[in-house]
Amino acid sequence: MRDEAQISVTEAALLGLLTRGELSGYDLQREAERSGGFFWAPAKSRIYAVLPQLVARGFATSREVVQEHRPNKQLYRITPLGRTVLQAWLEEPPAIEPERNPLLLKIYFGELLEPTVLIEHVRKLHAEATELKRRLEALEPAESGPFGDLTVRHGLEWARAMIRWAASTEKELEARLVAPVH
Amino acid sequence: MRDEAQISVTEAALLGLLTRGELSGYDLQREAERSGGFFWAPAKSRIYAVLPQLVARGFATSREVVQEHRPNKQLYRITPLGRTVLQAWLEEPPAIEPERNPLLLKIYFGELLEPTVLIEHVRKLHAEATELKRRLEALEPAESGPFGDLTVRHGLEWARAMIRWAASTEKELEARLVAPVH
DNA sequence: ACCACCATGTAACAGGTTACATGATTAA
DNA sequence: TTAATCATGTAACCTGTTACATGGTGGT
Repeated sequence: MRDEAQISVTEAALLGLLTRGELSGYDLQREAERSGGFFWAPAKSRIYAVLPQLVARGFATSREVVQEHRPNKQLYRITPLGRTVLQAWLEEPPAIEPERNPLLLKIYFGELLEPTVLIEHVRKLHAEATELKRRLEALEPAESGPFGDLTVRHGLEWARAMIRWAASTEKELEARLVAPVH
Repeated sequence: MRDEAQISVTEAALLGLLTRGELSGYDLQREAERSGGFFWAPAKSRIYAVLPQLVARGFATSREVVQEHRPNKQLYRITPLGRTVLQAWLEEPPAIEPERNPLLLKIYFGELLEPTVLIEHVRKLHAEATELKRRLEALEPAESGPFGDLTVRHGLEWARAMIRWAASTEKELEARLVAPVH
């Protein structure tokens, strides 16, 4: 495995989905949004840009399917070489990136903002975490594949943690509203 | 406030730090790494690229300070216009981006990996979350500024959630190791 | 003798986004 | 008749990274 076998997260994700069958760019986007959408969701223009590169590098093949009442489409299939590079990517220790979180920045500079605006911001996270929790709890266990349940649980832990933090932070900020810190 | 007053997260962070005093690129990087490093940490090359742009757009001014036993430096100061655009950025509802998490992708495609490798991956998150928790707990409350404590608590909630998830996931994967799912 | 700190930057590249463009089919 | 689905792509732009380059000062 040489240097040119390095693949990006997006490429890994596409190759991963392709291990499950022959798919078009359109399929891949739908599938990505459905299943992995919680932790990975590239723009469709990116998908269409990446797919031909995968073919050029020998990680996938494509064939055109002529359709009658639909636009024609390209179906992509993963190659043995594609499986090898995917395997290598999956085995690499995962990069755990520190959160790059604009909300935290806004809070960190909280002294520059009206406290009520700050509370609004926190409430927004609260709402989105609650919504995520709701959606994840609504998923059928089978819907997420054999290992998908583990990723769903990850999302649930995250959502619960954010809800806890938001609730306590809202309270704290409301308290400071009444009795400001000097 | 027109269109050209749009600023990026990095620009907002730099302007935010500049509200606390006149600083050089070097200072800004140190400061960013220390305080905000948990949720925002741009490369120094980015900082040095952004600062002259802030000046060009009228959000900051710079002056050269000639030094004797050190290289000369540029000190940057935020302008009233800079404060205005920063204010506007801070007031915008924060973008809550879905996690883009390579680890979850590796787990999602777990069927393609040796379970032991998967467990290794989870253990890595476990270790990093534990380390983050340790570091955050070691911080003096005053060390993080008037609102920094809220961001520290955010990090702690995150770390605890990840530790919980990792522990349960490791157990689950070890169980599947003994009695694999068909 | 060596390393860390101070201080600023350039060059090459990677990876991603939004908006625009096209156009038929089918269900409400 | 209106909207969603199927289907693929281009163009312009933004944001960011790593590696390289330079060189004096001060502590162990």
